[in-house]
Amino acid sequence: MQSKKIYLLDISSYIYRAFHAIRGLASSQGFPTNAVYGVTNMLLKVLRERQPQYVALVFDSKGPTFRHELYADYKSHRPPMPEELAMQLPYINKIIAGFHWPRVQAEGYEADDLICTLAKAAREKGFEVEIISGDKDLLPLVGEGVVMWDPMKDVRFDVETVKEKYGLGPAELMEVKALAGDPSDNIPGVPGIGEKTALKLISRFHTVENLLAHVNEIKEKKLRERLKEHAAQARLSRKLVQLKDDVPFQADPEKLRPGAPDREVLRQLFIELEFTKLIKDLGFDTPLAEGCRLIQNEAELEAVVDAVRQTGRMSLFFLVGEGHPVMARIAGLGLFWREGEGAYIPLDQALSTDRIWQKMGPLWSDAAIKKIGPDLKAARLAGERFGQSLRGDYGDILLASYLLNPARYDQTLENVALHYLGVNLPGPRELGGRPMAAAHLPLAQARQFVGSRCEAALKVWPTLAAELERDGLWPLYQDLELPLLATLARMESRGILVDRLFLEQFGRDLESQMQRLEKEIYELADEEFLINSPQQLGRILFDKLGYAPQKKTKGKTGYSTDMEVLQSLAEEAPIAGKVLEYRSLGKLKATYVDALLRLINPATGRIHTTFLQSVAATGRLSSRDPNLQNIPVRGEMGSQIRQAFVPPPGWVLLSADYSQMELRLLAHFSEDPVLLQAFQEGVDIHRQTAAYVFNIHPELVSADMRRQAKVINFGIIYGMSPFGLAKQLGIGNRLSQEFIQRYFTKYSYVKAYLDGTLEKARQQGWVTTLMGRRRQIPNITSANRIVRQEAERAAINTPLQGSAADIIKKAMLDIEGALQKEGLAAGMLLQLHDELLFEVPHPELAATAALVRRVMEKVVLLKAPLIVDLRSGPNWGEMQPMERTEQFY
DNA sequence: GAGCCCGCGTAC
DNA sequence: GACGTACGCGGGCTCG
Repeated sequence: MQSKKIYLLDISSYIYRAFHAIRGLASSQGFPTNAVYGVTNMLLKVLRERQPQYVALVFDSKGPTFRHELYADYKSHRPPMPEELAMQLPYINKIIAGFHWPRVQAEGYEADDLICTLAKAAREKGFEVEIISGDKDLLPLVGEGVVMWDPMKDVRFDVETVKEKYGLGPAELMEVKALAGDPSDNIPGVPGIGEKTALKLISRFHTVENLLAHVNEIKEKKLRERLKEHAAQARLSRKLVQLKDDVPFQADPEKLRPGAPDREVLRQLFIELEFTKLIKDLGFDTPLAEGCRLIQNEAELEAVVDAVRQTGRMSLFFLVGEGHPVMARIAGLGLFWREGEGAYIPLDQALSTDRIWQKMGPLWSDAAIKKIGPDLKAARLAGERFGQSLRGDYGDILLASYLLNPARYDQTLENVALHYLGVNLPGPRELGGRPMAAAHLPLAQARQFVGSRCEAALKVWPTLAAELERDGLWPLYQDLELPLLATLARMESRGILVDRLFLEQFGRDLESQMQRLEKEIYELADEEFLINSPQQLGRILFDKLGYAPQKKTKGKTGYSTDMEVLQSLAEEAPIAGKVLEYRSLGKLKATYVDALLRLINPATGRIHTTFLQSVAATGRLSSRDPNLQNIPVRGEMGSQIRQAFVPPPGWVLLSADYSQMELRLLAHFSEDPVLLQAFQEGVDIHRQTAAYVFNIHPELVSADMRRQAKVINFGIIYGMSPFGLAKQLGIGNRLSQEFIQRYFTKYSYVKAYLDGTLEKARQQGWVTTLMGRRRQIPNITSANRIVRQEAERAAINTPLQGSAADIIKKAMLDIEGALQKEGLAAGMLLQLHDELLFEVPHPELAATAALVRRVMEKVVLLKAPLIVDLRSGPNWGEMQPMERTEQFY
């Protein structure tokens, strides 16, 4: 039978080690958590890898020890515990309490002595002993049946490995320490004898006492004299390092049995300390979805409807297959009405969808029933597939979490549940399916997948709502983002019409041009290779053809072959120009022709993008599958792609874009009189900036000067450095610095505003936008300059980019309202950050254009007026400016 | 073969 | 290291 094993854990030293080993870890509120984290991690590792049946967490004495009585200066050089560590001790104690492992401590003794005593007692009772420590001072205890393990470094010592490493038996290490002394414990040792000499002496004489008895056998005179002179000190040191194996305390190893860790206590602590990774690693069994019924007949469905009516609220989540909800297969619907009670309703299986919606429909449209979900835009769109419109107050989990802290993590229900509830949501993989393929899970697993999400959403909503309220974000949520959710759903659902035949023909044109270029490139390279592989292209250009590499790629893995490099190479290397052209055509075809064609709704010829409302850290929207916010606009080829986006017959496209919105916001926030005046007078802002930095009359500004000034104006918004500006303009550092200085001399309020923004960010840890949107900038105080400067640029840019986002979002709502009121049929199609695209019945163009401009320009009142430029046309690639026909102010 | 990262390129 | 915010492609690596 295997003998019993006891683990003696040197916890006090680990608290210090963890504190020093992990730097900079803190909660989002700035509370240091490095030591707690390290200790917790270590305990978990012991639990995982040893699953101890007997264990003791051994602590140092709180007060002085017997060694202080022997030697007053013992450990006297130790500084007091750092404040940042002391404040973590209560949490460490809570964590330890949560583990339910026995603690051992004795007044007047160090952990080392207790471990020594316990080890001896345990051996006598037939235990195997494993000391868990990283402290060399405990190595002397290693021996028959006693090993030592350091889980942090994962190093294990038995007698053999100690001998291998030190050339001495474990017990002799204590003698070495006594001779050599130890500054950290303030053990004096013998002056002039260091570890090397001590090792030599002990390997010959084995103990300090024996060495002193035979001191005359030492040949070196100096050493001999030293030993004689300091014999008393050597003996004292020997006493100090001696570990006590007879500490008088109740040390019955049989009683040191761990209890089961309290998962709920640990979970709550981990949530509070934001140890999301540990929660994840633990794989806590999710206490969710257990009360999720599988609905397979009408009676069950009726019971669900009744239950929801009783609580007046439901969380909901559709299991949707691949593709946009307007087209995708919808496998089922989950809902929860209270914690522990919910249902999963498979669609079109035992119950027909008709039957289901006959019963469910009234709940759906009942405005008195609160609707909660991770993504209510998706839920709305899915419901519409069955002719249902989702009414009632919305609690959108991801939107709320996004408003609270847009850049903390990817806004997924998984992350929110982990952060706020400390639970892991099972993914398709955990449920035995293929990753990303939840919609194909068998019923029982689909029930768990959907049910856990519904229950998590229902549980977490009250917390999110309270935090929105606490942070003053409720109006932004309620009056801007939630109504916008509905607007975006309508835009997505409407889709944008695409001229499939045109796009297909363009794809064939691109294909043939690429084939021609490909041949020419292969000839110049004298071999065939993958032009799209930067690696292979680098090899051809720089190794084979011998052109000079200009820069390495970021990861230093190879030569850079980006546009900048190829462009500068193009003069001497004809192949570079052709590669550039090939790449640009390839990009166009793969990303904007082939991908677009794949996403056309075959039933309608329209493309339905998904607008993401909780991704961009500044408050912007983003667009996906396809991304319709980065369709090319520059260049002949780019405009061809846009020509494929068309209105239906009898309609036209109308675009409305804000002119210089971010610069106007800069003027508004900074109240810079020069900038404000420019906008109030409607002058060309880039021309004006050029006149200032080049110090000439505005009418003498050349096209190139204006171009450079434009780069400067944008650079300010992005927080660009003089270096960046120099690089961008292809000028020297000194000159770029001079430009910036002249800029700030003229626009002096701008400088003050930017400095003020940074200062505020440092003070409060976040920046805000016009409508109170908030972005935390935790790295603004980072000690790492690179990291800090990146944070500073985000802090500069976010109020401008984010306020622009606020404004256009509100404009979208107002326009929808105004169109409705005026009885105009125009449909909003796309939002492109500072631009909106509509399809408009041709006869209504003038009225719609006037309305759109009026609403957009007066959506907020800024100190610099908002100006909207309108264009219309028969497709997105051939839009003509529309003259301004009315004055609204 | 799936999933992920890199290098690159498109938009505002 | 040096310009903010996104999405997505092809190549190529890792992992199973």
